Amino acid sequence: MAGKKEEFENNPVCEILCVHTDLIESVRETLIPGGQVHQLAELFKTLGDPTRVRIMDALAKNEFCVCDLAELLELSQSATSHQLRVLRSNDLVKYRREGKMVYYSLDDEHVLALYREGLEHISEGRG
Amino acid sequence: MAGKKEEFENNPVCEILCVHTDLIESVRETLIPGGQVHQLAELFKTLGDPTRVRIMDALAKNEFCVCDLAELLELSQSATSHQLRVLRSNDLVKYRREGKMVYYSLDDEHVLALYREGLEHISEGRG
DNA sequence: TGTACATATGAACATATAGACATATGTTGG
DNA sequence: CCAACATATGTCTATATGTTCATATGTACA
Repeated sequence: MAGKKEEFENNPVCEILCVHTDLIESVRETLIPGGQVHQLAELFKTLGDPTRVRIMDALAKNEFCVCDLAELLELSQSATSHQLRVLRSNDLVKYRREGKMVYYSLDDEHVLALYREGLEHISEGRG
Repeated sequence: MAGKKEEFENNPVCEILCVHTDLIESVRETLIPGGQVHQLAELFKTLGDPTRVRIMDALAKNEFCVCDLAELLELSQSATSHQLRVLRSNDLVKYRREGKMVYYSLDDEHVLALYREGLEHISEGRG
């Protein structure tokens, strides 16, 4: 029952047998580092919530203060602020203070491009 | 204590007072429908997991069978297959069968563009 | 047909998170 | 300083989800 796969190299024991070792080794060098994996996942996860998508959609069209966003999207003030905080932490939106009010907008053109790229994907999926 | 905000229209009672009604009404017409909101959130949410990001990253560089992916990313076969299923359901990857093996790759150029757009965002944030 | 391998799926558990509620912070005007 | 308003934040709970373990499906070959 043992010592059956020794016809390969003395690799660390691996249950899987179909591995294309050379390909794996060469691609392994090009994989993005763990830190970037985490950042990238956080970025997409941030966009991966219906409420935040709606906020992004609104901000893609105009700058808004918190209470306008809440009214427009029929959200509570708390929920709106919480989600804006998440978007802010991930550099998806920026804000400027004007008196008591705080106005939010998309952080830059790049964020807008990312959002629209997503929109295109789901649109073409319909054809 | 009551009937204080009747100087506005007889809108449904709203605790918020700072609303820019005209702006909201005009933007409201342009908001994306609920179905698209859901689809878009699902798309981004799918990309919003470290394991799936790593799979996307690998597939952005080469086609892989399941066990190669598992080996390359040091994941269990089950976890790999589960995540590939999620990616497949959201049209982010496609697959082809060859004998016992199933080879996965990115669904199209558009998916790759979306992934790279995300990469650029986190890269520029470093500057 | 039966065995071995590659992949897929089902169930269960631990963790993460969106929103409600209450409250704190920050700003303006008196 | 105090009151009123706009926004932010802490806590809690219900829900969603990633992984593991066990098992099922599918394919090739003897």
